[in-house]
Amino acid sequence: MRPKHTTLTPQELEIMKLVWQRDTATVRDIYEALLEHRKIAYTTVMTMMKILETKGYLKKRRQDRAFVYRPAHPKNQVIGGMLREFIDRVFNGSAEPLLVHLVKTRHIREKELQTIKRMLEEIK
Amino acid sequence: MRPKHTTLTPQELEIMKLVWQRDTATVRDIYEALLEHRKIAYTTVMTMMKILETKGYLKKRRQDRAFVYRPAHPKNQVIGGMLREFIDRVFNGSAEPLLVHLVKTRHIREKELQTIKRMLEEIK
DNA sequence: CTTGACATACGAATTACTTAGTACTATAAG
DNA sequence: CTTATAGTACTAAGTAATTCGTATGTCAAG
Repeated sequence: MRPKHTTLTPQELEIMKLVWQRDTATVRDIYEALLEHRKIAYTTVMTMMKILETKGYLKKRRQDRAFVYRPAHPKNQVIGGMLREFIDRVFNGSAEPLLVHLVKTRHIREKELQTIKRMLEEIK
Repeated sequence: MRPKHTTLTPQELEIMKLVWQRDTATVRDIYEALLEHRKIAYTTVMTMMKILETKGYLKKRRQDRAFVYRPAHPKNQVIGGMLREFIDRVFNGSAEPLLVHLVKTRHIREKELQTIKRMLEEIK
C-alpha cells in the first residue's frame, strides 16, 4: 500500500501556487493559466481542485453558476510545512546539513548570507 | 498519467540511507535494520532493493548465495539532487525564499549562520 | 538422504496520483 | 423555444509506489 502524501503533491502544489497568486480563482482561471504551459483538460483541473477542497487546502463558494475557490491556509504556512517534512525526511530534521549542501552547490553565496544576517537581526 | 519520480521516493530513501551508512549491505542487513523501527517483510525489502538497482541507485554482486549491494552514487550527489528538485518545485529554483522560511521557523539561528560563514570562507 | 534455514524470482494486491471522458444542468443567444 | 455554451458530477482508467505471498533452489546439519 502506498502511504498518503501528508503534504501537497506536485500537481496540487502547482495549482495552489496559482490560487495563492490570485487569492480567488475559478476552475477556468486555473485551467487557462495551466494551459499556457502544457496541454491539460478542463475536467482535470476541476478534479484536482475538488480534491484540494476535500483535503482542506481550498474553500469554495458558489458565485453565479460557477464555484469560486480561495486558499484555506496562507502560502507561508503550507510551504513551511512542506519544508519541514522535507528536512525531516531527507536530513533527519536538522537544517545544518541542508545548509552545507546549499553552500557547496553555490545556492548560497554572499548575497544570501547578507539576507540571513539581516533577518536574524530583525528577529532579535 | 503520473510523471515518474526522478528522485528517490520516501521508502527508497530510507533504504538508501542505511546502505550509505554501511557502504555494503545485504537484503538481510537492511531488513533487520528496518525491523527495529517497524514491521516489514523480508521480501518487501528485497523488492525495494531490486527496484533501486534497476533505477541505478544500487549495484549488486553475488557473494556466496546472497547478493551484496552497494551504492552506485555517493550520498552527497543523490541528496543534492533531491534538494535541487525540491527547490525547483517548491521555490521555483531560488534558495532565498527557502532561507527566509528557515530563519522564520528558527531552523537557522546564530550557530548555523556561523557554519555558513565558515564554509563560504573556505570556498573562496 | 532428508529437512530446515535462507536466498532469489515472480507476480499479485492495494492505495495514491493524475488525467480525462461522458452525462447532465442551467444560462444566454438567436 | 431551440440551441450553443459553460459549468458540475460521476466514473473510469492508467501509472507509480508499497507491500507481501508463493514457488523454487541451494546449502548445511543431523
